[in-house]
Amino acid sequence: MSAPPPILCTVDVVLLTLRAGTLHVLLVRRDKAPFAGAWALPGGYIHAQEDSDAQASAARVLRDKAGLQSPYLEQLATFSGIARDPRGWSVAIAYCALVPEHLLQADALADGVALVAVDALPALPFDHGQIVNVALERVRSKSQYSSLPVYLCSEQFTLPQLQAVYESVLDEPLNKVSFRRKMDELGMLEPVPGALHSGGAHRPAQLYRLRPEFRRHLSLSARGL
Amino acid sequence: MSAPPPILCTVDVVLLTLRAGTLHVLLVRRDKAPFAGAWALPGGYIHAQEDSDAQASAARVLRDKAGLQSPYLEQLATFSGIARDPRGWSVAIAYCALVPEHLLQADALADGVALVAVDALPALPFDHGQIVNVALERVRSKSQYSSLPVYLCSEQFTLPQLQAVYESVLDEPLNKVSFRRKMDELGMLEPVPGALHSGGAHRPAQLYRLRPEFRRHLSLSARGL
DNA sequence: ACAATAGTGTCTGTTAGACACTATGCC
DNA sequence: GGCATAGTGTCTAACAGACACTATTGT
Repeated sequence: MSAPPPILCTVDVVLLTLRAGTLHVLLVRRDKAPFAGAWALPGGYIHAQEDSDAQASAARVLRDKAGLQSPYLEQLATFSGIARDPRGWSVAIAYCALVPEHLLQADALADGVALVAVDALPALPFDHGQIVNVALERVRSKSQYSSLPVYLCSEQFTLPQLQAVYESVLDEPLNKVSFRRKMDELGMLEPVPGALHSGGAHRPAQLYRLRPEFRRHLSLSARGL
Repeated sequence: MSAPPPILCTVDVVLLTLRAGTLHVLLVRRDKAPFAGAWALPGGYIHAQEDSDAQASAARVLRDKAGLQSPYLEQLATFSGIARDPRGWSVAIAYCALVPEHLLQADALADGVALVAVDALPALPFDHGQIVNVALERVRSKSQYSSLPVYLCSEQFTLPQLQAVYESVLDEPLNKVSFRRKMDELGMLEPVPGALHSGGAHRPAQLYRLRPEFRRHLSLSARGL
């Protein structure tokens, strides 16, 4: 009798960004079997010699395949079993990264890398379609009661811009007064002394940034919004 | 050069039950190294030949170590890395099970199995202490806006009993009127035609049970409680 | 009748959304 | 001054908690 084949240990990353008011997922073209040539989530084997844990594996995958370091990288869920990968019994620890669009302009759009709108995704190999759905569900759910969407903004932003980001993620309009009240209660933003002029020929809006103590962790609201 | 050692793939289960108004965790005494003799979460290697996925592994572990089939078994998170297990780089997919106390009376209290109150836990091997904390956090969080605690009740229960379960899990008193309003809005309970008499010499309370369509999934409330 | 708990009607403070208004820049 | 957007004051409806009351059993 031969030794049983080992279990394949991998990580997959759902990198989300906001482009033209729509969430987009980063996909890479697979250059190896199985599914060579297909678009799929960036992922790869855990390197036990190199990675201290699976989160480090996910960060490495993101660095190697998209050339970036995501400020937000959260474990999503783990997908496993005999059926999901033709190579054998596998474990895929899925991570979700949120990145502002401007970090993806030059680097990530190398050959074999693409941003695809989440409402126009092709069929994905493995169970990657399911993984993306879980990521969207999680991000939308967390956006209802936390400051998570600020990770999709650049370092400075106006309140109307931030509200638009929330509305894009949640896919529903928000009340302006309530939104600003909530942002005020969360206490995570501080105005920067300059004003934004944008393109419009209108009144400029105050720029805000995250207070230093909120750079590292989310801010949660008791009752949502 | 020799092949690198494989990554160890395991599952761990945090089984929670309510006993005397306090959440208890099921621990088993380890009979093998490392940490032989110590109390730890029930867990074990994934059996790629036997388990269709990690959830099946967790169900098998629960069956083998505690002799029961949990109606609620949810993936919690995955713990991984070089540091958490002295045997090497490991992946532990953690699951959370909720079980009503009466299912644990005879079977599970075999030798080498114990229920320990969560506020009196000993130091646990590996990162099991951290895993228990994540489980408690998740259960308490979900209990704030879902019907999750009904999994800790027997099949029929009175509203005062259910409220006591919620209060035990959340560790805070709840308003009676609001609680009953919410349960009514969730629409998941139906009265059964008999009344409960319990021990007390007082007015008996109406017994309720889950409506059939809510047996399989949680019921969520928009605004909590 | 009384004790003790089950269950309900209603009042009040809080919160979220609607609306209308003012403010401020560019043309 | 007009226009378009930023930002605010205030009214109202919905909701959650407090309180007080009624209901129903066993002793």
